[in-house]
Amino acid sequence: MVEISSDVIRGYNDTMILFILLREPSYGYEISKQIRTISDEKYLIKETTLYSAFTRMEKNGYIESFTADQDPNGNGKKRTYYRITDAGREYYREKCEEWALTQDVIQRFISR
Amino acid sequence: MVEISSDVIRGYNDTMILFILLREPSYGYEISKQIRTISDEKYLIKETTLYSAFTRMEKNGYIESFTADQDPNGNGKKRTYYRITDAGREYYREKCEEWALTQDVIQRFISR
DNA sequence: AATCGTACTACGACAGTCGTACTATGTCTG
DNA sequence: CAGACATAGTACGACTGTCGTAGTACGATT
Repeated sequence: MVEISSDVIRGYNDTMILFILLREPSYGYEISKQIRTISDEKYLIKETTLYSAFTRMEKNGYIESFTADQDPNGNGKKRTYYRITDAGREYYREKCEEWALTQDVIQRFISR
Repeated sequence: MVEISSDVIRGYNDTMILFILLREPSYGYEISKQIRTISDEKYLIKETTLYSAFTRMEKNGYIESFTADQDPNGNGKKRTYYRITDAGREYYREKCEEWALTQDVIQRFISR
């Protein structure tokens, strides 16, 4: 079984999170489940990686947090949601371009 | 100008080096030039990254070093050459498989 | 009563990469 | 003939994204 190494993915966890947030604001647990689903169970982001990505990206201005009720009927329990900013959208676009280049380059060193 | 970030490439410098060494033994400066050429000048490996990769990979048994004359006429000047080992070839194959998987997964989070 | 799912936070370790700097020799150029 | 440039490295510490471990809290399920 081949596993995705943390070295490769490094820097692209942010991209995955932003991809989810492009559609609508979301929160940790939900984002984690979506990444698992979208990747066909091939990639599970670690909790610590996820939450430290939130902190970093909010500091960098790529996302904004706000709290909202877990239950729409509002029983007091809150969750921290994140929404992507314009800077985040721009950063995401750059990462997509970078990915195209990187993919192209690394591919030249891969034999199958 | 989009640049390849060190985060993405992380872990794949080793793969590039091994790819070069699959053909024949080589040494630092030459490998560095080949990586630049093969990547169409799109990627330049840093000297420190290159040489620390040698140290690490030799420790892991993926490559072996030996010294040889710079000049075939042997004027005394020596260079450190590296040759790939069987373990190195196996590691390279694994990285290629890993790359296929990683590429597939990340691609799902990229829009263009 | 205990387990599981949800929803986090804290903290320190790890490791590949990078920046900076330094050494040394040979060759090319003005 | 001096200075720049190419070759061929070594040394060392900083950076940072990721990971391992651990702990908290609450509701629902069994």
